[in-house]
Amino acid sequence: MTRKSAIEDVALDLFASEGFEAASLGKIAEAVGIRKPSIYAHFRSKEDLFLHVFKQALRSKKRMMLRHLLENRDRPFEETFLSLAKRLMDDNESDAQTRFLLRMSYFPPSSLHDQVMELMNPFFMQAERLLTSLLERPLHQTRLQTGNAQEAALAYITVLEGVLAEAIYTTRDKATRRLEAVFPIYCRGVLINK
Amino acid sequence: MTRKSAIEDVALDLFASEGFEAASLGKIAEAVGIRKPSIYAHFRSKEDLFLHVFKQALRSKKRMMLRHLLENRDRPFEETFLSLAKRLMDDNESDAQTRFLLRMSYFPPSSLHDQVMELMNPFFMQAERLLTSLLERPLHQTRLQTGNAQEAALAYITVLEGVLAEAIYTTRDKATRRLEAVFPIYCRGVLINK
DNA sequence: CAAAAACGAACTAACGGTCGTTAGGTATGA
DNA sequence: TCATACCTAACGACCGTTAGTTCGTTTTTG
Repeated sequence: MTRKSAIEDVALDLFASEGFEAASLGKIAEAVGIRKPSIYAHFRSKEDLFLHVFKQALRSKKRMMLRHLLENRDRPFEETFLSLAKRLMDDNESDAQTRFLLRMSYFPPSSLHDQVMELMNPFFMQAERLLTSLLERPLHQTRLQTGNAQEAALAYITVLEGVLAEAIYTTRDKATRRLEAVFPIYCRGVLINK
Repeated sequence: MTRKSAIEDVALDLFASEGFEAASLGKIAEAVGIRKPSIYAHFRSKEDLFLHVFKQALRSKKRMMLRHLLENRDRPFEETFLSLAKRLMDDNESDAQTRFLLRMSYFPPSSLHDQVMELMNPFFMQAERLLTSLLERPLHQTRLQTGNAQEAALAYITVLEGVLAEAIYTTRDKATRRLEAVFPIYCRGVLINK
């Protein structure tokens, strides 16, 4: 691993756990094992470092979700949705990248608010499109109550964020409790009666 | 309005829009129209000011939700739930108190993390109990699919937070879209088939 | 040897917070 | 009634610290 990517990793971690303002370049440098000015050999400013890390995290998360949906596209969509939610919840505990993205998309550094939003918007729109087109495949659409794939997709995203919100400010266990309460209700609301 | 409550109002606003670290006492004082040291005539420290504002906001929000549920307890619970969600969404645009609470319960200042959580936990537990006991009234319970009031309540909270999450980082319009997608699905998942 | 990377020192700006002082109101008491 | 004492709120000046950043120099490396 190069020095540069070591800086990025540490920065991601500290941004995720302490927020942009509280994660100082001094702390980042110390955790990497270099001095503060050395960071400027690789990044023009703190904001530059942040945007670099943010874009990278977004790209990686996009890839992960795309792969998950593609690999499971022939299984019943409830299973795919449930396993995706569980996976994101696990990641929120184990993977700083997910914590970072959730925190920074909710509350970006105020000076970078607009730039961050311009990156996040396409992400959400693509996620919605992706889920919708999955649900529109004949295999799945015929099992949908109203046949309205887009609303089912949007509702899933909403439920997912409600569960992840709980995962953020308490523990995975409590979030799991929520997931187990809400998911059967979601399925019953979306699937055709048997 | 007294000076002290003016300081609290401005602090709430800045904490909500910029976060704890970025909302400096200098900015707060300037917005009030006083000098920084004058704040210390009313509060012992920045953390003291924060906790003061936080407790006040929490109390006020608790009262609001309690009143809403009591006033509507004889109407169909779907209507009550929907209007409560809309009201909280509106508040998130117009009322800094709601934005403040959402932001600070997700990501409290790290030095106050434990104290904030000890205040938030009872709030959520009480909300869950309150919703559950509402749903357990015969009038409503007989209309529930599984009869499990607690899971229906928890699912509602989850859905609500998913909608509010969208309201935080985009606009009320987009959050409304989510609410309109997810709420019918929630109702169908929870109500007995007609 | 040249380019890249790292560093020590130091800069400016801003932070939260303290200190001594002042202005204005109020209660006291002879 | 007037002088006194007291209190609160506000303030200017300033403290120590830390932030992000720059610069000139040294070290490392290809």
